[in-house]
Amino acid sequence: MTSAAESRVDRVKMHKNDRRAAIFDEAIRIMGERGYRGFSLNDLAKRCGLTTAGLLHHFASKEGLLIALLEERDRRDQEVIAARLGLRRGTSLSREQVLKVLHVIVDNNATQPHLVRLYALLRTEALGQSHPAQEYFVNREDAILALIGKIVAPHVSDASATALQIQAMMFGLEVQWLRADCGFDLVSAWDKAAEKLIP
Amino acid sequence: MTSAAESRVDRVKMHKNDRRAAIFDEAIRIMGERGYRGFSLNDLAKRCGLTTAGLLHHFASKEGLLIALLEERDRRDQEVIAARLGLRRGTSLSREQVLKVLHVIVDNNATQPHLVRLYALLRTEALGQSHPAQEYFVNREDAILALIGKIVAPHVSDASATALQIQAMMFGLEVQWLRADCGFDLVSAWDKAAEKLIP
Amino acid sequence: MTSAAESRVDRVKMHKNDRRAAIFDEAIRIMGERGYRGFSLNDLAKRCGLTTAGLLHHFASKEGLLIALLEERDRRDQEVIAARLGLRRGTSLSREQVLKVLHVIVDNNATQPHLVRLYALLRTEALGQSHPAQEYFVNREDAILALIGKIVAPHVSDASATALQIQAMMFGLEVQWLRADCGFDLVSAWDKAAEKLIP
Amino acid sequence: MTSAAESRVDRVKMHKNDRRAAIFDEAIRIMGERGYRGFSLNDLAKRCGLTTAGLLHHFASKEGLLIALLEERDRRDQEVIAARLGLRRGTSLSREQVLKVLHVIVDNNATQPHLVRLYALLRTEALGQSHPAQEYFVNREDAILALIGKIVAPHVSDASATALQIQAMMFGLEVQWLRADCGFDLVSAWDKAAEKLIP
DNA sequence: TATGAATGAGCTTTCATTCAT
DNA sequence: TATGAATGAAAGCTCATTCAT
Repeated sequence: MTSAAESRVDRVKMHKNDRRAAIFDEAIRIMGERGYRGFSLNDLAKRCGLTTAGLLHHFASKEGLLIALLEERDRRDQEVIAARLGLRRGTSLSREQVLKVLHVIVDNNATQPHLVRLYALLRTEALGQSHPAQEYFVNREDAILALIGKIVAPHVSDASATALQIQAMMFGLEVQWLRADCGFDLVSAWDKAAEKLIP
Repeated sequence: MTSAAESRVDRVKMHKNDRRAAIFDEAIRIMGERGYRGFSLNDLAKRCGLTTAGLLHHFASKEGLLIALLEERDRRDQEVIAARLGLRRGTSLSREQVLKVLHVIVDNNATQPHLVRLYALLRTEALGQSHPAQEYFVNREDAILALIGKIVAPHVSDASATALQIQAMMFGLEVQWLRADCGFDLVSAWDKAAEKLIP
Repeated sequence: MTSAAESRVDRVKMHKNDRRAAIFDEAIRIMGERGYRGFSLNDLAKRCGLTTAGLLHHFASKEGLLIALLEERDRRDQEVIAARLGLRRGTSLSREQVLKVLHVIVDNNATQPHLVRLYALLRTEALGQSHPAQEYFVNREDAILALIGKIVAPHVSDASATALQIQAMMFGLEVQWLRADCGFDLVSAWDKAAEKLIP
Repeated sequence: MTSAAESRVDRVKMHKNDRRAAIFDEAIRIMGERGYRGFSLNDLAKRCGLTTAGLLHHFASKEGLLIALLEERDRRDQEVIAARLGLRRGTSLSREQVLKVLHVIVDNNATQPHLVRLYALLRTEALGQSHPAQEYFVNREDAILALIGKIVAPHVSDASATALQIQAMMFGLEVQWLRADCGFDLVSAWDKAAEKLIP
């Protein structure tokens, strides 16, 4: 009886973008904890305060949600990073500038462990061919690798090897940082490593 | 498998340990592709040529299978590595010996991408608290980190930082190697990096 | 259609009756392919270029749409057939006139396979008691049966048996014609059969 | 509380073939009433006294169940009919024998309205290309048509036209018989019609 | 050492419908 | 005349697991 009375219209109607943002927020948390496969639309919906069907009104499918989430994040992150360093395209960077760029990236990550966790999980999950984000990550990582290689080229003898090392170290440190529950200073750990990689 | 499939296969009765080994083999492949969460006992059973119930006769539960698999692998890997370097405990190692140890580890990994893939996946999945292998990996990685720290201590100024870098780099390179579908030489990539990390 | 699809189409505002007609057209196609139960308002809406809610603005419910569609068709078909034969009510028809009437009906059907398909499907679906058009078809077929009986009575010994045969044959041939993808001449097939049924 | 106590092990375990037969029985009833699309595994399971999952243990999917059911029925029906007429293959039949064959078929159908209803529904549903039994029915009806054509050839001028008429009439009468809730004698209605079609 | 029948809980997705705008 | 957000119910199917044989 009570439950019948209770269940009546709390039905909050939000506007498209607010709702999407709210959903993304929760999705990052859940998928960051359990990965794409371990995460369920039911859970997400519940945590967002709507039905599964309500959720699927905004994203056509679980896969669609994932892709939308990644694209949205990419857009935002690029803005942020571009803003934090007045990055002129075309010009080649000094060693200090290169270190600065990498520092900013890591520093930015250090402020959002949720996201770092999500990306760490997805990136590894997406190694498998059956994963819906496989292509996304292949492209993304290749692009990053190429970019690092370019800005690092003037300062090291083997640019592509160094680029690989940088990317590996960044990812490796982040994972360890997450496992340590953010128990050490990611940024300074990175800075120390960077000095070795780009001497 | 539903009886509807009606695939009247060989249905061999194997001896306990052979069966377990066969199951581990397939499990490594499947979990290495889809992670612990994305992997199903049904799939595994099918690929092993027995029923799900038959499978659960050998391992009490999905989680039990995972743990057993990890322990088994650990035992084997320690043997192998211990064998490949005449490692006297207690003595401190020269820089060359340290590099040799790490080289052997990576070299060993390079011969079994399936396993590397499995560990990469599980390690990242297990970042989440709800994962059954979380504890296992926390212990394992801490132990490794401590060990590396110890053998590296005589040769660098900040041993624990270097240990962290080594572990990060190893993992990072492995992941990239997997994503590149083993398309570059993991071992020499590692050797180059190691030179920088332990100067 | 989920907003995720984002197909910013023309979104035309049509006038009530045009819209209804357009909806009927598509509905006939879809229901003719998948039956009442296999057809969904979502599909229909998408194909009509409006939302499901928009669709339900014109017809209160799925069932309502079905009934409206059938009534509308009935009205139109009666007009057409009445027009094609100067049918004076009351007078009894000669054998040739009877054959002519039936011929015209079949001939008319042969020009609109979509509709024939729809009716074939619905008529059979509506055999089940739970079907919303059950009553409609019971009445309709009884009326037709009676009518055929009446006009055929002067020319055969057992009018009601012949009426049954005529109706059965018409329906049976239509179904076969549809299955053959209109691959034979329905009208001449009918004419041949009619000669046998009304000797 | 009570319901928790109630729900405990009534779990009846049946043997494969008994269970399959029981499932087929109920499936024929439900699908004969609501068609393939209108019928749900949940309903079926409930009526069979098991869970949906339990049901899917015997048939891999809804579609699989349908196909299995049709094949099973075909096998049984062919046995029955072959038994009821000592049909020697190869010999050509006299007109009376032909009428006998058709009579036996209809007579057999008249004893199992459930099945007739099921086939009527499916056959019409399967006109649409998206139906899982489409192929099945195309083959089946073509085979029957050819067979009728062959046995009828010695006795009529246009064998293939007559075959078409026979099949059309049979189906048409059956549908009308079902709509009349078996309210007239199908067999004698057929016999009367047959006399006209094979004069 | 294995199978075969069955389950309960959960999954993603679809559907018809409501209501405020 | 239509949309956009949201729902409750149900769908088909998968999963890990149990139990008797």
